[in-house]
Amino acid sequence: MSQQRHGNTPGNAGAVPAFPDLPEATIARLPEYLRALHNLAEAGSDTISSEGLAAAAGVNSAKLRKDLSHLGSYGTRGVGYDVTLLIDQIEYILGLDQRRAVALVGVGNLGHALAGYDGFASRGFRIVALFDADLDQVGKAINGLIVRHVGELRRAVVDEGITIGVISTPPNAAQGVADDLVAAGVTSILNFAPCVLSVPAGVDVRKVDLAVELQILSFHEHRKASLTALPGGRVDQSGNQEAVGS
Amino acid sequence: MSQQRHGNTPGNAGAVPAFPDLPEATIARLPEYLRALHNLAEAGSDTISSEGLAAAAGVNSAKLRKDLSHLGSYGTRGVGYDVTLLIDQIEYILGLDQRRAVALVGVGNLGHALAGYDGFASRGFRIVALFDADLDQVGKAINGLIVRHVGELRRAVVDEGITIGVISTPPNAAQGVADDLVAAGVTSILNFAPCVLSVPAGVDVRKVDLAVELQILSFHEHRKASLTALPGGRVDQSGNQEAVGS
DNA sequence: AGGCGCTTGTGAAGGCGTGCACAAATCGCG
DNA sequence: CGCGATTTGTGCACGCCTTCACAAGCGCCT
Ligand SMILES: NC(=O)c1ccc[n+]([C@@H]2O[C@H](COP(=O)([O-])OP(=O)(O)OC[C@H]3O[C@@H](n4cnc5c(N)ncnc54)[C@H](O)[C@@H]3O)[C@@H](O)[C@H]2O)c1
Ligand SMILES: NC(=O)c1ccc[n+]([C@@H]2O[C@H](COP(=O)([O-])OP(=O)(O)OC[C@H]3O[C@@H](n4cnc5c(N)ncnc54)[C@H](O)[C@@H]3O)[C@@H](O)[C@H]2O)c1
Repeated sequence: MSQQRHGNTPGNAGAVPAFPDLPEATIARLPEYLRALHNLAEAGSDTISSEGLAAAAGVNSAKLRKDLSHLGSYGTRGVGYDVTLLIDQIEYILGLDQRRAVALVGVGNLGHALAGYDGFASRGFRIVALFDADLDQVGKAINGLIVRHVGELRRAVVDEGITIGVISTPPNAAQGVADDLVAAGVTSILNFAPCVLSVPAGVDVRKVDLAVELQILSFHEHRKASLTALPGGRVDQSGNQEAVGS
Repeated sequence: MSQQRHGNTPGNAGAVPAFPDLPEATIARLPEYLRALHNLAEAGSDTISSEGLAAAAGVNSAKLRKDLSHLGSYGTRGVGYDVTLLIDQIEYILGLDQRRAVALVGVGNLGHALAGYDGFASRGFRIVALFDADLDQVGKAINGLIVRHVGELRRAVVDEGITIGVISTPPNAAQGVADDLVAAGVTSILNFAPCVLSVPAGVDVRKVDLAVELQILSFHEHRKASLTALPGGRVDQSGNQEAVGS
């Protein structure tokens, strides 16, 4: 609770010091820690040990401590980490203290599900604009938002301070949409279309390809099937997996 | 030039073809290569150089060559790779020569979109069964499939040879569903619920958390905002990219 | 046949990430 | 006030992954 000193809290919105140079692998895990911390906070925990938080996030405790150490020293030896303080710190680092405005392009099968998902709001994001090229879709309301035509994209991005764009169009339209988003000023793109996007330097793209995930699982199925002799072998995972203990 | 097993695995005994011991990072890229190869095949290419395929897949050419070298020598120096041969090889390694049966549990907002997606079929998968706990959903037809009650899960998994399960239920139900899937005999799970799953050894779990993807993008937004904007040329996409140069 | 240009396959080097193991720090208690 | 229990923060070693650079191999042209 009462803490000694912490350099740059969200409250300290003055001069941003040198941005901590976090390893990419650490950044990818921070959201998971954050989710676990929110669960703990709801459960009423004030503090949590690295061991406990690591278990909740499904990672090694040493890895977790090293990750958090990159943010600074926010733990107390012999006690653990202050849950709310850590939440604030991670949210600050992730830039979630300001709720980010997101535009979604392609309100089809998948886009519809994304637009109707209320789970983003609690994770720091607001989908503020929906776009589609299909005039039959334009004008429809989803979750209180009106689908607009892609032609209005640029103005909306500027007017509403949108920095993140989500692409859920067919792959052959994705590059064009990406170009439009970038031209409008978007500097981060989450792409659901199974294709490679080309963007200028300074623009970040992340891709989610569900078929790829299934194919990776398929590989492991194939591998497991070719090892019919099962002598109590242990199996590793790549992203997230856990072996049951007791 | 029919497919041949390459036998450089030491201590290999038995008639089962030796399964190559691929690096996990390589496995994660094979699906991307496969997609690029299918595009090339449709475009009429017979052969492709590592440089060309690398560009199509958004990776470094040296990395691609090393990845493919793990499968064996399927390229021809001075020429490149035979597109169809490579497709067959990668599909074999990924276990896609048999179309895998997939069960989807949780036919809500997201599950509905997944069930209605026809893109999985062309990537080696068949969604053969849909399940939900909500009796209002049970009995409905989606894309020609009837939604069944989760109680029928075990029998369906056995009867239809399902090895992969997709979880798109709310997070608080996900662990229970995972337990049911494992009990039924599923050995691979793709989890869309934002929570950590605990499964026995030998079961693979991959997690897709869309909010995490957005949060990672948010971090980079935050980082970019704390630096000076700088111009740059075009860059192509890769797994994890950040395109900022000085 | 021989040479030349092109491309693969790979050895080697460097960087990054992971996990162990332990010193340092803090708390509670007698 | 000191001591033991507990937990953080981190130095270090190791293994994986990436990238470079180049020899070996292949086809084509003369
Ligand atoms: N539905 C899924 O579960 C799923 C799963 C994995 C991947 N994907 C991928 O996600 C993307 C969307 O899938 P979907 O099933 O929603 O497809 P969809 O065809 O249902 O929807 C695509 C939408 O994009 C719109 N669109 C097309 N061109 C556009 C443009 N230039 N600008 C703006 N909007 C445009 C269309 O009007 C349509 O509404 C595809 O690339 C697909 O491969 C979908
Ligand atoms: N919709 C999205 O775009 C989106 C985005 C990111 C993450 N997610 C995650 O995906 C999951 C599903 O999201 P959603 O929006 O489709 O939710 P939803 O509430 O619309 O659908 C959940 C479905 O699961 C069913 N269900 C509940 N308990 C079940 C059980 N024990 N067994 C079988 N079925 C059960 C419900 O009846 C419902 O049909 C959630 O965990 C959500 O956090 C969704």
